[in-house]
Amino acid sequence: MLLSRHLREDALKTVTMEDVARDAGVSRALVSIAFRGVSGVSAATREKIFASADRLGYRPNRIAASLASKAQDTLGVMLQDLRNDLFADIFDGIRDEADAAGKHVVLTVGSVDGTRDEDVLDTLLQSRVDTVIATGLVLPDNDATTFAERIPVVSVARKIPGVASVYSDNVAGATMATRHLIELGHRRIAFLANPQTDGYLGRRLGYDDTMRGAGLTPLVMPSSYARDVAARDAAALLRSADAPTAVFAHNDQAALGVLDAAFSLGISVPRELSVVGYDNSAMSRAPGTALTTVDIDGHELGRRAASLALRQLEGDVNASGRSVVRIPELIVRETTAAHAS
Amino acid sequence: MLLSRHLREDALKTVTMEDVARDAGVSRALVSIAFRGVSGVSAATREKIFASADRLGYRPNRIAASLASKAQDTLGVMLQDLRNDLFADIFDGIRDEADAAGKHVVLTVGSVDGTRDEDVLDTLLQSRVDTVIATGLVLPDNDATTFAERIPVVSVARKIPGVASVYSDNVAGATMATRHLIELGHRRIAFLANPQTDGYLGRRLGYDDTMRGAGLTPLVMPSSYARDVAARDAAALLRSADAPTAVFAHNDQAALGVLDAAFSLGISVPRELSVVGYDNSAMSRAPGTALTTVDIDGHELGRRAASLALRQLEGDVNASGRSVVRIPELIVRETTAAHAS
DNA sequence: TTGTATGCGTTATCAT
DNA sequence: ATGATAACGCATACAA
Repeated sequence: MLLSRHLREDALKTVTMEDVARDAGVSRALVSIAFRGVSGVSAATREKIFASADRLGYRPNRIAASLASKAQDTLGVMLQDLRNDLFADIFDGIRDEADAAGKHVVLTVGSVDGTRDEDVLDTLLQSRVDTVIATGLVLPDNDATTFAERIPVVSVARKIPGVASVYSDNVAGATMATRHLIELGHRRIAFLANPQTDGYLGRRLGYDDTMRGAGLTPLVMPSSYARDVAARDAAALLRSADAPTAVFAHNDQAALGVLDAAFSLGISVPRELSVVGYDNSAMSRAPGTALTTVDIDGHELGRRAASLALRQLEGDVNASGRSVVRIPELIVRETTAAHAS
Repeated sequence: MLLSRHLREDALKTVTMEDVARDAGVSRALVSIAFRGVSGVSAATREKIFASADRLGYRPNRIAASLASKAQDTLGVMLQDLRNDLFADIFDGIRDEADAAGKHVVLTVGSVDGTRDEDVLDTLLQSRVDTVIATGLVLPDNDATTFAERIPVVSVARKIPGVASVYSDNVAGATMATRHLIELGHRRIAFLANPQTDGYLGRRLGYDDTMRGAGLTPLVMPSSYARDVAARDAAALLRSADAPTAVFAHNDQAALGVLDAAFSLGISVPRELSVVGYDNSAMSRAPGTALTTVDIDGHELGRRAASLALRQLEGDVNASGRSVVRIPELIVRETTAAHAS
């Protein structure tokens, strides 16, 4: 009992640079130099140091290092939601760049309704990350702008005035999607809308304008980012008196909800109903789903965002390069077909 | 130009406790006490301190705090994959418990092939988290056990000998699934297997034993956790000479891959092919998918894991309570039907 | 209640 | 190349 407790305490006692230095018979400074891989140690002592560190099981304390160092080497990343694989794509892109640049990543997760945005950003602030990459922020422009005054921020998938943003042209994408449905002969085309908060009005705008431009009446059904909620809302829409023959959803998650609703109601897609999503997420690409959607290339958005954040860290405050707009691409798959009128 | 640069530098200069103390006319210690919410400050000075902090825009430096403090208040979490929403469920469960206990969470992400496991765990070690909750670890038992000697670990969704584990009985779940198919009259039942690494043999075992117990021959197709890879492997299986009439996949992601393959090959589910998944992930629950699966209740697994990790932090090293096994439940939906022989 | 002083494990500057 | 030593921003034991 006494023995085992002793062993346990022994094993869990963290080894510090001091310990390594003592064991190797050198100063702490040399251990630090050796572990950072900078010049200033002879090959011989370096080996000696690594040997000691290895034997003692030393792991550098990143907390202490970042306190002592002025280096700007950690990116704070905020993902809106773990159930939308668009954010997985974006994260992969960020990680690719961060790894290549040797930067650390601190990851936090928000929520689809945005209620966690403030907390999560504050956590990043308290963790003293050097820059923040926020994907799918839901909070108002004002709050985001205020936050960006405290720390360099790159907003991904949403344009925020005055904040470096890497996004896809939502008006253009929504226009493509809507036009596609119109060209297929659809007239009653509904838009299953996301919460109409700051920064997410583009898709609705593109839809509205394209509908009006074609002499059609926009039919907007407010909904959410959550698939099950979208399914409920879509069901109500599809059961209504003059149900639409096509639904354009604000994102793939919601579009899948529309497919769920159609399935539940026995409505055949695309024969009786055409559905278009947005994001070209992994789920939309699945053969069994084959959702017609708008590709925004999440992976590339992530890469660009990280690269921009890195440039910001280097002190490149060139305002002209602060935003990246990408043109989305319509991906026609199996959920849209000509309307048989 | 000069002015703007000045402003910028000014705005980004981080405010410390020292600054707040000076502004409020008190000592650093009092500021610390006030911000930690412990007793030792008069209401009056506390207000004065908060006022100063507010005006200066002070945010506590968690890095410095955790260096100075001996408090055990941060959980390191590792999720295997961001594209499998089982891990989103588990994470939610962990977050619920962590929030309730006022603990911080440091999140890291691995990869389905396990190639990132070591790096990710090392990152957690270097970040000096006080305990690690690892979900869906892929590395060998030995490595996991070695790691657990350095820091308290709770393994979620995988049993690791000698390591606190919160998991679901995979043998039992696989037995239910296989028996379900047998009872539906299927005889040629294939198992689309996960990589047969340490800790993930239970589902295969349950399948094998149940098949043999019924006098049937196991048909195992090795595959991966990734949906698209599973789809490819399943397609090969379904195209073979005496293709199975039912496929039991090691998890929902893979099962969706099977559905993808069936769809691509024009095979009707469940009329011509029955499919069973595992996990009861959100995707499997979608009406349009309605996958028959085995529920392991990821959310609850996450809660239990966090709660166990918390107990470990409190020094409760009671070996008897170190593992939690839960009994899974078969959820019969629309992808399984009687085999018409 | 309030202030002083020391230490946490590093980095980095300055000697030697 | 190597070694003291002063920060880094905070927590905390202790004194006042």
